[in-house]
Amino acid sequence: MLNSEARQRVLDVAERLFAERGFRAVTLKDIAGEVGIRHASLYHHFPRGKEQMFIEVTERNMHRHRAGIESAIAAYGDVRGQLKAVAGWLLSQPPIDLIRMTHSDMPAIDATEAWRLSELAAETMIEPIHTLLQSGQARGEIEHGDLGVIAGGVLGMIGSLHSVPEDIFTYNNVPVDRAAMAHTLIDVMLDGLIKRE
Amino acid sequence: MLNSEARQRVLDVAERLFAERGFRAVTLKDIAGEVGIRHASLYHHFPRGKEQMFIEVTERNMHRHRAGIESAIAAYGDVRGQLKAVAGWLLSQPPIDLIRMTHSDMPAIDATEAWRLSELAAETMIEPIHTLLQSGQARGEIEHGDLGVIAGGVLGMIGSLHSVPEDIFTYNNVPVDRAAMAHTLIDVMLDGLIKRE
DNA sequence: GTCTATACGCAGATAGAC
DNA sequence: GTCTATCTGCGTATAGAC
Repeated sequence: MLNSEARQRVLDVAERLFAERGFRAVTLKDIAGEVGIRHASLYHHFPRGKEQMFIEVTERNMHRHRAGIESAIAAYGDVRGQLKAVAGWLLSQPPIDLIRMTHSDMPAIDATEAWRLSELAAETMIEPIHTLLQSGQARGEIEHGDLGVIAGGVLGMIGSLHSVPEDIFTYNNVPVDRAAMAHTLIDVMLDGLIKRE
Repeated sequence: MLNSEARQRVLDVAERLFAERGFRAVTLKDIAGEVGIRHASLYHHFPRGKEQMFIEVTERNMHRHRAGIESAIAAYGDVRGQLKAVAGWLLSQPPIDLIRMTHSDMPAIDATEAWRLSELAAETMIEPIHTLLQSGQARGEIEHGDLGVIAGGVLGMIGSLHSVPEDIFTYNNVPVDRAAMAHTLIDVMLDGLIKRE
């Protein structure tokens, strides 16, 4: 059985840990420990070891993100609603740290695989948002040219909210609400900070 | 001599490597190798080992960033110029990955130190931009309330540009220019994507 | 599919010579 | 200030029993 129940449990744990800490910072014992087996048993499911796990897990993660992002977009008809829905999805998932992927995870694995995964990440994360913006432009909702760059910027902006610690209080004693922050940022992106007459 | 020439060379290398790869992914041999000494010699300068190096190096990095950001701001009188200057500074430096700091670096060191460094990072990176925006608001340049959140968003947006690979060409055969991308994003942030009549 | 046992190398750290 | 030598523990990986 190529995708047994046990194998799935391993993938689930590994996906979360790799997403949170990155390739190098996760050990096989961490994964095995959370699954509830010995680390040597992982080699039964992934004979080529940690790197194989990371690659499979990253692919699975990307496919799930693509589905999540696209269904968020499909639920709304306007750019504002769509962007906020995408933000809601992204904040419901473990962080995807593209900086770490580029500078730390990818250099640690086989170069060909690294290139392929980087491409996959770009297609998964940026392309749907880019398309969303282009459709909005076609409908006359928004103007401006560099929608590819802007898609990346939106993504970075939303993703950075993962670094604000949750379930604590800010210095104003206001509880942190990442979704509300995302809405604020998207509104600014759409309406601009400069006063309109 | 507390801050000898040799110690500074170690700090320089360590600062770059920790900034690029994070605490766990950097080994003492990596650092010693680039300095040109044996890893055991590092303990002469940093008796408490890797964690001491990381803490000192992070503090130094933050102090340099605060100076760089503040002098960028001081060079301009308007929000648009100031934000672009800050972006220029940030893109001239090794990436500061706040997501990785939060989810990977900080959990790996002493909790008290981790908390202190997280505070320092927030003060260094967010506070000057927050202040910049408040001044712009006071001058009547911009409107809107949640300037703290917006400062964080700008930072995340600019920082994410560190994950676009440089010295390659995009799929359009257009060379990557991070500074130009940053300017595009800042203009969008100020003017908004929505058409103005 | 999971286990125990084991090999091997690497990372962090210490002692003491020069 | 830097070295060599050495210790200890951990992380990856393999072999083979159950």
